[in-house]
Amino acid sequence: MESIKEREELVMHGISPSRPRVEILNYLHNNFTHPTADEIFRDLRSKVPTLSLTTVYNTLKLFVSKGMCQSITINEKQVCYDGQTIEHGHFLCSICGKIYDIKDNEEQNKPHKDYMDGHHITEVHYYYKGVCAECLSSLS
Amino acid sequence: MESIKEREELVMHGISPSRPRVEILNYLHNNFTHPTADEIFRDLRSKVPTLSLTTVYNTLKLFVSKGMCQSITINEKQVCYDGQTIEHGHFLCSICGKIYDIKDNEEQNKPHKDYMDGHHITEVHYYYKGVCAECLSSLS
DNA sequence: TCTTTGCATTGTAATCATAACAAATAGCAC
DNA sequence: GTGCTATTTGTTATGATTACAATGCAAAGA
Repeated sequence: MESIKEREELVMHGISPSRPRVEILNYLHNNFTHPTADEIFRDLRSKVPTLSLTTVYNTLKLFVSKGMCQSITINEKQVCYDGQTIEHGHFLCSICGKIYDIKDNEEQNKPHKDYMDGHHITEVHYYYKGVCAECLSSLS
Repeated sequence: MESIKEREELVMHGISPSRPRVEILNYLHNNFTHPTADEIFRDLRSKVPTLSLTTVYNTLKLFVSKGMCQSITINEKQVCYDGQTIEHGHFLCSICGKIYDIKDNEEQNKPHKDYMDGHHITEVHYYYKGVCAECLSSLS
């Protein structure tokens, strides 16, 4: 795992590619589990023993401000992060708590507009709640 | 303000209409500002001096569980509440922080389905971020 | 190679929303 | 009025996130 791609992306966004930043970005690119800051911290500690939770928070905030990842606020408890920046929906299972990406092929299902009720819209978020396929099958 | 309507609604949902419950439900029915628990608490204290913040939290959680109001998790800091239970979107202004209701007349803009990717969907949420009409006009 | 300089990282302590809990209270049946 | 149960309350705990000050590090120049 050379993380060349991550180094390049950081530099392209005007961020110096320090070890923690490269590792966190790399983590986001390889994990689609919508992790919390704490999960990222715990998973990376073995690889980067000097890492601190504060750095994870700072780095994620930096990434969000540069548009390199997005924060997800479905969960009332913690903020989750998503390395995928392309607009897409999420699904939160109310039983297992997992968050899934929703690949909604039907474009007309997505709300999208520049202006609505006179407000200027820059971000569109949508998500669903319910019971995921996995939990459904284990219920029967 | 007799709050007869609120008493009836509470009873209909199998909840005994105590003073704090009636007042909080009444507040939600008359304020469309998407208040936090703390805002409700501060606003009602003058009217109900014995009210405690814990009661506000407990009551809101009870209302949500009965489908009498919904919680909104746009804001990363606090949960907001909305007395309108009909499905509708929200708009968060990134300048003033206000949350607006979105009356999206174009039905096809709303994502709606029972199943997607094998998951059973029970709730649909969507919201927008940007700059509200009011802040837009004060910018020029 | 040795400093200097500025940014990055770290650990700790603070903050703040929310929940847990136990004690006090109120409403109702008898 | 007494007792019972649900409700409310105040206090305390929890847990995510941030503030802050100190340390570390890497590039640039002497």
